[in-house]
Amino acid sequence: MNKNQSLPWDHPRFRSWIAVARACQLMQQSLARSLADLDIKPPHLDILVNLYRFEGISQQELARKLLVGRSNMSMLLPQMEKRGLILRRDDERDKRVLRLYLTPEGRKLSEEAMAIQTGLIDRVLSDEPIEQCRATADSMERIITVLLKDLRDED
Amino acid sequence: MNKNQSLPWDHPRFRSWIAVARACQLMQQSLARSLADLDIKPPHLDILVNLYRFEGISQQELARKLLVGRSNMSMLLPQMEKRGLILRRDDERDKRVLRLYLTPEGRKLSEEAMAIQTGLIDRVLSDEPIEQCRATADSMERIITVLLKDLRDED
DNA sequence: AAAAGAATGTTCAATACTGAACAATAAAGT
DNA sequence: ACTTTATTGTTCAGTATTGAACATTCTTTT
Repeated sequence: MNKNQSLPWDHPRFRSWIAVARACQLMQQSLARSLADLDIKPPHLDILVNLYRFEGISQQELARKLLVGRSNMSMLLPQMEKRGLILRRDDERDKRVLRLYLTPEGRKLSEEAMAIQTGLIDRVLSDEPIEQCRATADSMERIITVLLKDLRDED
Repeated sequence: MNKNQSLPWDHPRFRSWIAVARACQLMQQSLARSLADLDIKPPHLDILVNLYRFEGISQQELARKLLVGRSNMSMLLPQMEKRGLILRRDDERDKRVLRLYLTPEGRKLSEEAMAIQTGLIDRVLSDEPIEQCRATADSMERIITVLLKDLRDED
């Protein structure tokens, strides 16, 4: 196809994205190590953070926010419930849905975990100018919009 | 801990990183769908790209580049070898290591897969100014450096 | 040389995630 | 009212990924 023309690594957007992906992967691994102290993993943190912010959310909504399958939530949430971190209560109006809440213990753990995460992010991004962070965030949010639109169009 | 002080979402670097992570996750999913036509998944693409670029690399080196465990390579590579995409040949000087090469078919598939990936990246990032991409890449590369240094310090 | 230590690749059990099939419930169409 | 269609959560089989234990080979130390 192409032997000496347009190899990906000469392509600025490609190089850029590869760096993004690599940084993400490393950050995820680093986060996983840091969270080990609290005996949770990144997926649990994601759940906790979202319940912290959106109390009473349903499993379905949570799965959508986290970009994972419903079945995933069906595996993780009962675990966390047994551990006393969250509560799943039937919705009165719609008997299909389970609404999710943090227990006091879950809330406390959330705060500790978020402190760890923000600590890590702060440390790793400390050399990046705030303006650059903001610009990157804007950029990423536009990209997210495009990709989410793609997702919807496929159904 | 903190009820009304310094919630993560008020924190610019935190917001920025969350957006990065989310964009990555979506991009990964989108890439996975696009690659389905070629009957490969993102991990296979990562392998192919690295063999394309660094012919004769060892499994260990490959695993390090991809930030995965050696055992992962031990699972995936024999699969790809059976499929006729790669070759694993004993190193003459060091009988422990296996050196990896693309077959012609693997090379062809690599090029097709890279075309798909660059196409996706191009399409999704098309609205981002090239300068922004460059700045983000620089930023991410600095972050990668920090995180890799962390990794080494832990051993 | 011999022994101790380190590196490479493999295996295996444990864990995670997914999509498809399913049961229960709700909403829409007739 | 009745049937059809959609939605929610669960289960399950298939696949992925990991880390630890292991065998082999190389390197360093003694």
